[in-house]
Amino acid sequence: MLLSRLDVIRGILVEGLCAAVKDQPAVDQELDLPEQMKIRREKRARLLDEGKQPYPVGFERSATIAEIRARYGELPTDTASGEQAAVAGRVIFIRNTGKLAFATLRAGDGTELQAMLSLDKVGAEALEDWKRLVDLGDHVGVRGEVITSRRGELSILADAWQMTAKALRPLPVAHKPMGEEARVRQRYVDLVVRPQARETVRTRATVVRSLRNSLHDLDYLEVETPMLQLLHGGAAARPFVTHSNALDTDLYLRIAPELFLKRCVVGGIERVFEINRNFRNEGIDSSHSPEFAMLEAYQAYADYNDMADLTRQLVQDAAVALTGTHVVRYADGSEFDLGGQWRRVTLYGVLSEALGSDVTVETPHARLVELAAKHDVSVDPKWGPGKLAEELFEALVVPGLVAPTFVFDYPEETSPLTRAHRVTPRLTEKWDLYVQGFELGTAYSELVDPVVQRERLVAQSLLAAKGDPDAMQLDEDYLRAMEYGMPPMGGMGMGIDRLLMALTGLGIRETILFPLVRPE
RNA sequence: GGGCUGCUAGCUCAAUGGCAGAGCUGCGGACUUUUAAUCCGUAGGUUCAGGGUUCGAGUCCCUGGCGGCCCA
Repeated sequence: MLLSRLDVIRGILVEGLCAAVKDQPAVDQELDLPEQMKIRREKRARLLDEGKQPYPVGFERSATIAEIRARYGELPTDTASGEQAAVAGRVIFIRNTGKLAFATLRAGDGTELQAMLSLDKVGAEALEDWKRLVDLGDHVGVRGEVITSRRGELSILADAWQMTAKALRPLPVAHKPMGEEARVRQRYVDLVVRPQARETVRTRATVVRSLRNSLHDLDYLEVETPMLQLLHGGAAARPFVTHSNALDTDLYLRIAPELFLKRCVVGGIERVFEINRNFRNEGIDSSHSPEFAMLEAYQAYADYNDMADLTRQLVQDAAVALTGTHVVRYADGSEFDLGGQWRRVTLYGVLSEALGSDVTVETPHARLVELAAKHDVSVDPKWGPGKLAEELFEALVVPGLVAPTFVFDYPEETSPLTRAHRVTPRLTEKWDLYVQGFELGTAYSELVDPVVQRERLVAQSLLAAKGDPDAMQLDEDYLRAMEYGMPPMGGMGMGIDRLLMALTGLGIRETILFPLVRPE
């Protein structure tokens, strides 16, 4: 009874306190922290009490760990180099003995160097401070002589050390993999702990740089076009909607840069590309992210055959940038050969093979429905024959397309921005590139006739009016641009995240540094 | 959208419906050549949340939350 009354009083006090300190948190929450976090906070406080900085403004380094390793990699076992150095890194591994302490420091580039603190070199006080105040995960700076230990480990034998940033949270156990969710939600920790995570960041940068270099070498100009758009178009996808207060109008996050890049070509930028983010308000799973990086490139006086050559070269150049050859290696150790010419098939050709029955763009809707039923592919009655053929293709053929394969010539019905096929009516000059069973890229001989384009877009906008959220809106300004004369051109698009997947075998959530996750 | 499955200590994971545990991490101690150091001692829990069944629930049932896998 008494207890509960005390609890009530305490509750009132706590409530009052909370209200009072709402704007200055942290301090009063310490009671609830796990032991290890409390201890680290205490060490931070102890540093301050002793007049030392837990977060000094800097640390004068004489060399990076990588430089020390490069210079003294060959230093024989148990040797003093004579060189004094000052290095900094994160403590990732610590071994303290009575009068000699070891720690492994890791720099941001992943290079590591052992620090040694011996009683006779660094002194009793500094050694005691080290053992008392340094935890796994802390950033420290160490000054001393570059030596090798008796076991041959390149080390810095400290004359002095200094905390450069005290870590208040313990690192996860380095030798057990973090759960996938923790890796994605706290990528910064993943990067600290897992070399592969850091490697993936570098790999991605290498690939993107390679794409830019290849395109620059081919005289393509890089541009940046709007992310915020008044109308949504350039692809069939559901957009995110946002709002401009200044214009008091809704805006769309772009689903594709296509229509703006083509405006560039109208204006005379005959080879143009953009590498940037697109946003699609659709499913989120291991192969789909709502925001994804995309390369699109357009070239005047090229067609979809030229774009196939370009795409293959871009991918092969990226492979060379990574491995020096056209063969890439996946994390599971398997190799994947992207070299040589790539298989080129037609949509209706491979579909006919898979169905065991000839189909063309002229095959009636009812016949396709019949074939779908025969092959256990469920269909939506709203789909036209073109869409139906594509769905059958995706279900029956795509999973088997492991080696890079260009699939040519799609039905007009599903490709409103594509030029009509030069030979076969009702087909368009479009290919999709498949690798490892997923779509890596696409290209068209672009539709440049403004009259035909208007008909197609009007049809799309009618679909949109009927409630198809994927359908494009009628973009009058784009049509106006076309009416000034759009040269014949080829255009291609390739997902950067997908390209990384193809080159590394990783899941999309590993190729994206900070993928969107549900709020915790 | 459907099916399956997971959520337990800072991290990775155990625990027939019957005392909630291990390894690493942490803390205290020993150790001047360690490499996931070793040795001795020790602490650490709202078992995702809420409800139900039961003498008794981490475990069984229901609802919800957050993941993962498979399918559409």
